[in-house]
Amino acid sequence: MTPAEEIAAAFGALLLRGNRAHLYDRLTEDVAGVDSTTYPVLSGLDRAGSATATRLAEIIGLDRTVTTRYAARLAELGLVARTADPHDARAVHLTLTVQGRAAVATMRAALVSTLAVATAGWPADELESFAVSLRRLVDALLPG
Amino acid sequence: MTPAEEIAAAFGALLLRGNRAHLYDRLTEDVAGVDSTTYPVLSGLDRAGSATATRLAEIIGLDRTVTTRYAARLAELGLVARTADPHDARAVHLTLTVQGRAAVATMRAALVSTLAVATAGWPADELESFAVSLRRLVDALLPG
DNA sequence: TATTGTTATACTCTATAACTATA
DNA sequence: TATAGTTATAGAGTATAACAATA
Repeated sequence: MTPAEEIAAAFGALLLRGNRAHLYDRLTEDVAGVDSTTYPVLSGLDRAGSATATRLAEIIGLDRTVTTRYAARLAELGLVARTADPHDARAVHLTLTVQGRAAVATMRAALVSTLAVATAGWPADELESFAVSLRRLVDALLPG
Repeated sequence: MTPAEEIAAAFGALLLRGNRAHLYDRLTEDVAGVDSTTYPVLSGLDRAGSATATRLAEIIGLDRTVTTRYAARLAELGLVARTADPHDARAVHLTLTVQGRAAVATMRAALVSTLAVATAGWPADELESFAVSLRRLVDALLPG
């Protein structure tokens, strides 16, 4: 088995619907009201800082209309704030509230801790070079 | 950014719906009738060799009923063969046809080639140790 | 005329419930 | 009574179409 074949098999397993759902469940189980569908909205908003629904939709690869609906759901939960654009009355800026930032932090920590457990016992230099390689591969693999 | 955080960010990007769909599209675009929903059935059958719908459903993490329907679709395409169990008249064994095996080979090759392109220029030893680490991480991360 | 946000609607994927045949 | 397969039905997630307001 060549390295590329080995990587292909691992990615194949990772992309299986059930496994993906399982990872997302572990990620979001500690934050009420957030699930695998709304998590990307929070996470994207955290990275973008602030964005309109249209812009955010591009970032997370979802349709505008879906992003609007999920953002509304998160606003009801108090995790996302909506503010008007002073220069463009059509636009609405979405931002994380303090609660929203805390929720993202909680979920990120859950994922990081899961990964830390899974890599416990790895030599530090192996872990570090793996992380760098993975980032490089994902960047090369994904559009944008 | 710690290695675990770096890995978390890369996995987060990989699991985004749009990116996952994009990878599956590249994988299946060369085989008519197969898409991101039926691919796991073919791939799972290729690994299992032969399996009943119930057993295959467990392997790929889908419901029995869905697996039955997708297998029926693939049987219509001539990619999957259905044979009766001589010892149990209730059971139906699913197997890949020659065409089915060819389809799996085509799709696997597409993924492997995508990965090979993305890792072109990597030192051979780095690539190899990355592949080993990734397999180890995915095994530790996923149930089963 | 084009764009932002939104709502109405329809389609796809998946699971639950219910049925038949066999064990 | 339990299990394999299947079909009918319902729910969740997402996209397309259509609308109002603003640019």
